[in-house]
Amino acid sequence: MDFFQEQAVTSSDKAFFRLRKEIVEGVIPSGTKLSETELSTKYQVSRAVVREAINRLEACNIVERRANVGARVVSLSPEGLIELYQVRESLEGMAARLAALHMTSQEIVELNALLNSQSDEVKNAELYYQEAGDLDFHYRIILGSKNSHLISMLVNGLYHLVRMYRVQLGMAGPRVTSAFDEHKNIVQAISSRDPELAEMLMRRHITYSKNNIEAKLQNSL
Amino acid sequence: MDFFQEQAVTSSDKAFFRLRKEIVEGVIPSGTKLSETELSTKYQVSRAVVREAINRLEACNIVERRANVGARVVSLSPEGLIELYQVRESLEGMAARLAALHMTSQEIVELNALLNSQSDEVKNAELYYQEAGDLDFHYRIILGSKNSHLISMLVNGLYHLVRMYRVQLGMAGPRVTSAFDEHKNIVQAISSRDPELAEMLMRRHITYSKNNIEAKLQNSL
DNA sequence: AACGACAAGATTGTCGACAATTTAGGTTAT
DNA sequence: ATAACCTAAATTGTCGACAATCTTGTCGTT
Repeated sequence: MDFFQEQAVTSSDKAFFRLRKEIVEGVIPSGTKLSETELSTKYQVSRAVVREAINRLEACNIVERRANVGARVVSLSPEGLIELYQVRESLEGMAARLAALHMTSQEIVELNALLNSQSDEVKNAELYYQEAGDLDFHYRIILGSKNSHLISMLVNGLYHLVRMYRVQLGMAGPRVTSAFDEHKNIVQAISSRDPELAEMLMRRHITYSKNNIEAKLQNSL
Repeated sequence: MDFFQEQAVTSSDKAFFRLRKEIVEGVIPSGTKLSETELSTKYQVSRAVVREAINRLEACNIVERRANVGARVVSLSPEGLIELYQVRESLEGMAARLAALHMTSQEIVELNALLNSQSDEVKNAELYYQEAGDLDFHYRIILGSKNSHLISMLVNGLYHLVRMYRVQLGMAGPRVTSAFDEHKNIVQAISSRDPELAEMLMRRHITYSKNNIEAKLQNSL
């Protein structure tokens, strides 16, 4: 499930991961006030580590904090989703461009293999693809960019927000097969070492994806 | 100088701003180990606030931290610069695109006014333009995107790193007049409400800028 | 001489307590 | 009845001390 597993070494790490998980999965609903003392008793750790965890969540844009007042879980909105996907389009487009330049042929072979394995699943209508498979695909391209800033912003920052929107809107829609074809074309562009095309296709792909999730948002709000 | 002045309310804020300033301006050189106890005595605050400041700097990618070991100021390298400008190209390109869509006509008028005032300065060879004027221009377009994620990533994150490269390489080169013309064209595209063109011109502008600073880097290393 | 184990020192991570600020409630005056 | 002010409770911000981990230098073994 979690491809690049970040392992918790310190106590703050554990609190951070747990808190992030609970927020992304909606156990702690959007808009909730995060009380430091409350969380410290709940997690059985000192307030300092909870505080540090909340600070990190703030850096991810998962919570908003006001000095001397406290932190709240961000609230989801159509505008927020649109802004998020605009940034995604920009960054992942660049990631695809760079991946076309910097991925090793070995990595490209593996990316094709991933796509083929997913092809079977799509045919068999196992909708496993939608969640994990899509993530895996995008994740590999992001890593393929070999740009540490890009990787950090997307993997540590945006993707958890994206997941938060997806999970809390109960995404499991169609768009499986069409998205698969889009993935195929992107991989082809990367295989041909065509940065411009790869970027353009990735940007389109994310725009489509945005429109799809946006429609759901309209319904569920 | 600092257009949008972030005001320090808490003690950690002050430590954060001060530390960031000293790092960006090279008072604390790249690669330096940041000792929490040392800084806490130097700044006359508790270790907790220094710790929080360092955490925030880590979120900005200004320092790198390893658990149980400590934090170091990032070291500047040609590769790091290239990666930074790739992200800048991506994000500011999108910012220009969105600015063409979302800036108010009032804001566009003011942007033109800024450009005209800088035009005089360029003619008079006041090289004030290079630093503050360039920043001001880019800053307004970023804000004009009206995308909070974009704004936060660029203003709170990348720009301090960009300044760090500029300051520590003693940027004051030519490229004043050519950059000015590029700015003019970008504003024109925004005035015409042409998102595609605005994005493309901004991306080019940043690419040129990258090549310029990159050349200096080769010389000074 | 090189390598590994061990111990001392220093640094980071965590904790509970105190200080400062905000919020909520109630009282009073217009 | 409304608004302003004040008081008390709760929450966040800051501090110094203790615990855990890493680093460094020394010693002993091969």
